[in-house]
Amino acid sequence: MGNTTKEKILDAALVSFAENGYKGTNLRDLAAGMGLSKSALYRHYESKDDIWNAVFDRMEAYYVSRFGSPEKLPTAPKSCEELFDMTMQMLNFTMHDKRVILMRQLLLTEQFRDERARHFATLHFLNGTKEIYTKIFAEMMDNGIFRKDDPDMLAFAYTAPITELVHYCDREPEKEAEIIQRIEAFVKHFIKIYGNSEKNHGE
Amino acid sequence: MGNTTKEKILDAALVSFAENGYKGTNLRDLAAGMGLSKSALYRHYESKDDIWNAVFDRMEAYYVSRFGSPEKLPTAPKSCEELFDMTMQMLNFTMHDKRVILMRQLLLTEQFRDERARHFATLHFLNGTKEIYTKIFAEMMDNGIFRKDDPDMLAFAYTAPITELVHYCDREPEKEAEIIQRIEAFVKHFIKIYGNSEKNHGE
DNA sequence: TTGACAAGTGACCAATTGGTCGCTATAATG
DNA sequence: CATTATAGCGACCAATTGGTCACTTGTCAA
Repeated sequence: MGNTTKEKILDAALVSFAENGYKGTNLRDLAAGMGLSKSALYRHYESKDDIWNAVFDRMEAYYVSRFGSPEKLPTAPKSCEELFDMTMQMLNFTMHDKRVILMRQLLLTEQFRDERARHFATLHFLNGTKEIYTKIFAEMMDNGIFRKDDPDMLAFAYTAPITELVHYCDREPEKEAEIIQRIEAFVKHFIKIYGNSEKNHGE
Repeated sequence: MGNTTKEKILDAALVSFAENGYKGTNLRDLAAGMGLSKSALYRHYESKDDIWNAVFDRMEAYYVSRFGSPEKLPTAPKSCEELFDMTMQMLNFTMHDKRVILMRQLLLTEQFRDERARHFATLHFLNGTKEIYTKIFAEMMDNGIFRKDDPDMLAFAYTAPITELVHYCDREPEKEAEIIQRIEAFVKHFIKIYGNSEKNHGE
């Protein structure tokens, strides 16, 4: 990703922090992995902690750049089919973008040891994702595509199970095919329950 | 919990592994915390790894003793109110039993670094919990209390969001009151959707 | 009483690890 | 061309940590 050494260090550090944890990350190996000596790191960062914070800053900036402002969010689908497609498309990104995968891994494994990780985990896993769909569902209800209900509750009921399966896939990536099927089945079931069959040609 | 030194070591080790991770766990401090010297640990276990495995063995045994056999499972509720009560009661245990909390924390933070943690996490967070409710919902459908649907799908749609909120509570226990409210609201909403209003006196 | 054994202690060891320092080489700058 | 800032290196340091060992103490059985 990054081209400067400073950026490359963050790339490598994200991988190592995610895979080995903060304590398990070894600056010698980290540097050696990119053909550097450990002391070279100290030209760019003050300490291990400094690298950790820089990784986090970059992570948060990345998150904001993708989901931060309302303009970045997808426009509400015009039909239930579009909702399905949109969901699977967002999921495809979420499940395969190396950086996002590592972010999740890092947040999960360090959430109890680092304050920033703790708060970011709640944002990323729970509230952030939910809010996106709250707006989408609210609009779809206004448009009569979705059954009238509490959009916030539906968004939660929709995103939480998907998030669980994404975590499952992070943990056991060899089961990806099966997991995607389960997500598709869940989304279809959800749409069958909450989609307005009058506007769509019934199930 | 345990009274023998061997058991006490496991109690302390579970706490330390959960809070500090495997790498972050220090045998000196672990021993000192229980008024022992580090070398005393080696009278009971061969190595740090040996302690880790013993903690895990005990965790799995504990899990099996609670959820392992069908007889241990709750009998299906006779009404939607009973389902609500049963769920909140199980939740009360899950959210407050110190050992179970530490187990979750351990599984979450070590799932990518240890094979046993990986598999046990999937069982504990996903399939195990879901299977319990699959049986319950199937029976409730047979009894006409619940709308006919795929019990496995409903169990997943029911347990996954609750599990997410339990994780949230592990992470930010100071928000427990709010989280319990959210769970109650979710369960009530779920019942409103899937409960059979003919058998119950409608909403 | 004696001998065996279980449980515990503190000193010690070797490996690892975050961090510092002085030195070098390259490239930009006056 | 001389100078200076930048980026890199390897040696070194002190602290930490898993693990070993010789030794002590108390208990129980023969």
